[in-house]
Amino acid sequence: MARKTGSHSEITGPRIRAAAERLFARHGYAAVSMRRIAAEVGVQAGALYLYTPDKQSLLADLMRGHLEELLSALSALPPVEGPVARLDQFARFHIGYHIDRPEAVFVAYMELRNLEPGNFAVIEALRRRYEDALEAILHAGGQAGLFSVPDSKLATLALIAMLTGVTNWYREGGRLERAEVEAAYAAMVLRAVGVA
Amino acid sequence: MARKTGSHSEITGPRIRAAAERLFARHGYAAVSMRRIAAEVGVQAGALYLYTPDKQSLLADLMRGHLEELLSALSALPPVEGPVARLDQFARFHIGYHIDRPEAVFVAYMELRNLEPGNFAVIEALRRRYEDALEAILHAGGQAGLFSVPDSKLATLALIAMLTGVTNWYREGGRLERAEVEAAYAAMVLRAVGVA
DNA sequence: GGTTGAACTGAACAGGCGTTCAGATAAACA
DNA sequence: TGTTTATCTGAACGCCTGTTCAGTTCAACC
Repeated sequence: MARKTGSHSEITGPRIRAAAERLFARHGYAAVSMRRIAAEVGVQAGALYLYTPDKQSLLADLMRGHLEELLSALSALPPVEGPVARLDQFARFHIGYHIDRPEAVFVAYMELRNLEPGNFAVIEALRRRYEDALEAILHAGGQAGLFSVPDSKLATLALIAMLTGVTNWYREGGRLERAEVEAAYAAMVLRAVGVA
Repeated sequence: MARKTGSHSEITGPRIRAAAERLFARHGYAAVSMRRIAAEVGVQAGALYLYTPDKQSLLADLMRGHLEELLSALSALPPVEGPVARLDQFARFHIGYHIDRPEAVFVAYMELRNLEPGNFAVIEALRRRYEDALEAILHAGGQAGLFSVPDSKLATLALIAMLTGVTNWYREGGRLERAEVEAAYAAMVLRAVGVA
């Protein structure tokens, strides 16, 4: 038996990526077998290879896709005036975006060490572009005397680590509302760089 | 051939733990085989089982050991007066301690999902004790009107994420001195909670 | 109604996995 | 010097791994 009624490439492909993302996030890339991903989709392991050349590419494509969407969403933000407003906007954007995609974020931040060198370079470059966007805001605020940031690179990494940490504890329907979380983090970010 | 000259349990045991910690940090628990750990120590895989009942216990013991040392070092800090000084001390302690043990920290924060439920509960409880120490400081500072912390639990997790992130980029002999890094992070932590 | 071809199965491949254990080795003790 | 024993080897266990591929199925087209 093969090809059940109504099963198509346009359905199976995304389902494979979704299952892989969920399982990689939950158990880690190395701990998840191709057979387990296939079972989650309701397919035999061999069928996965119609959609990805190998397991490594499946991981790399997930991470690249996530980071490209992240960068695209960041650059689609409405323009705001001044470093303070831009930093506030960045913080709220980061929290909101990451809250909605905890599994994609988890994979993108935890599985770097499982990427082969070539893939690692690509992913790392995308990550760097995102960090640079924040660093540019911090640098501008520092130059304008609005922020107190002795080392903008260190501050960038510290703030991103703080913001990304939200995925470690936030759960939908939990004690705090989404907007409260965004506001709380944004406030801490602004104060951390010396905005009273 | 067995038992090379001068090889003893007191030497091999720690070497196994050190090799496992290094390899787990570098490649992840699931991606590291017992044979690879053994090869790193210069021993056959079977010999590892004289020192650990199984691979899972090796991981759990590493994590438990790290967290117990961390808590013990924290409680050995000299007492200081007031929430501001205590928070400054905590931030500097956390940075310094984590900078010196990047691999132990990496394992303790990244391999939680590879712990069996029983081990997970133990490790999570230790982690919670550490977080509670910070939250107590934040709460005291908030009550005294020294800190502006609307939600002390959120602030705790945000600050720990920020501080722990130092292990992602700091390298000995890099651009910044240890003391500079400690000071920069401590300053950001204090400002983040509203200390001018 | 017959043919095509995309989608999928199921079995197989070589190799690695965690773990066990009988036996070998050499340091320590009598 | 002979015996004991902690330490380690090397082979084996059953199972799982990523990947390949000949063959099967069925929706879509002629």
